[in-house]
Amino acid sequence: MLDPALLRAHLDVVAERLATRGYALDVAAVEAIESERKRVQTQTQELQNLRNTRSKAIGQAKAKGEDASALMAEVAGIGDQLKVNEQRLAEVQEQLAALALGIPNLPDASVPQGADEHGNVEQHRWGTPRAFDFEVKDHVELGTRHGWLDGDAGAKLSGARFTVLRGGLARLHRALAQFMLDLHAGEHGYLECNVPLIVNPDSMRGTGQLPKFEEDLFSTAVGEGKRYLIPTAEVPLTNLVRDEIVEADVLPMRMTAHSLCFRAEAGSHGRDTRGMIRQHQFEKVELVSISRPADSADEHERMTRCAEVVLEKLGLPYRRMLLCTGDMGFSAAKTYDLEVWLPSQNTYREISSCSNCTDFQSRRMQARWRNPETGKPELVHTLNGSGVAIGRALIAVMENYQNADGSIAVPEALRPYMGGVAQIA
RNA sequence: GGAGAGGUGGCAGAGUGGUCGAAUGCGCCGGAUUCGAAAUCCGGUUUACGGUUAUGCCGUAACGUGGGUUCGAAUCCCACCCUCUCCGCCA
Repeated sequence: MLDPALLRAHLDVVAERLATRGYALDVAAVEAIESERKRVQTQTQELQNLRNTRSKAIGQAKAKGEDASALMAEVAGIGDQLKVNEQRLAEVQEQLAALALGIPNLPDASVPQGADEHGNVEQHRWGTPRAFDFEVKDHVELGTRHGWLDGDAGAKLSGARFTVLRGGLARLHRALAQFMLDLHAGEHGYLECNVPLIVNPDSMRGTGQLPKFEEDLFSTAVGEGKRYLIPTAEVPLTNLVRDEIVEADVLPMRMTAHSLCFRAEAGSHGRDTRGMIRQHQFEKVELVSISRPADSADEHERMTRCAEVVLEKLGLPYRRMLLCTGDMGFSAAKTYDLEVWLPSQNTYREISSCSNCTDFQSRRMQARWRNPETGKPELVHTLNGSGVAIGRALIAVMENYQNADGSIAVPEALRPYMGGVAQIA
């Protein structure tokens, strides 16, 4: 959510900046509803004030044993008028909130303008794509060996966009998760967490999935009210500070979690249908950082580096992209994507996304820290990044480490997690 | 799922219809005392929103959440959520 004060005072500037990311803000609608809010709220508060002072006078009169009937007649009509006003005020504020919750974050000044992914800017590359002296297979083909990767089984059990992993490949998948978690918790200073995969609507609203993107989520109706399967561990990790005021000395709060992620992939029909690139259920090691506002830009660089180290230790060539205004997610002010080299596609594909959400999520969540300089609670900044997607890392390892016979070499970094084996065959 | 107890400020904990945003204690901040400290004493110490002649002032709201009764609700009524104890079930 954007700062309502900013929205009020500099509506035109806000609209202009939102336009760069392809969002058309209805300025007239905001102005109309805002002036109505102001009128109704002021009037309501005056009525409340009147009622309060009169009621207090009645109490005082009665305490002294005086007759209060004249005073009581005076307040008689206020209740009904107040009820009408309060109802109207609730309506207007609801409209305003609905509008505010649907507005994306403002892009950071350092973000290049662009309409879509073609406007993204490459920052740097690491590693050299391997030269193969045989015809490379893609991960689907490699996965047919020993039934390692079985899309048909996934379809039978659950439907499209589910897969079953078996044997050495299933173990390699597990090894990747353990490796990443150990790296971030052990060397990068993130606190290892294990979090719920099902969360309530408040949590989804806090990180920005609701109310706008409900169709992307799986939900459950078991128990009281609707709850949602998390699309990323960013949701539970970030919401840990929802409605909290944390002390300055706990910042930055760096947290990591390995989790399952569930995405309906609505609107992605026909994209990446082959193999396990785009699944309804996948795993990811997530990085979340809660920081002081002044530190969030540095923290963003650091977090992205932590994700890059994963790929470097795995020996996977990648490049870092700075996303342009038109390609960023709803909550992000600035995003780096890491793209890993996939030999079968002869291109780089997204494997990590690291975003600085500034105060956009924290305002929704009322997540604050106590600033020692002012002594007051102020909004924190929230950041999240994949460190990295495990399914896609598995694909990248399969394709980049494949041998001519279809066996797959195990990257050095993963061997301790594979009982020392050097390849899966 | 059943029975019981309970949810009040950073924490503990009073308050069963009126001057209660809320006693008291602890903690924290400032000051006095002291060579310094402890002890003691004095003062201060929630948040959100709105208005404003803005490092201030005024108003409104908030005692788990949402409704209701009332001129007036932390207090009475209803529903729900959560926590704890015991039982059941379960990994």
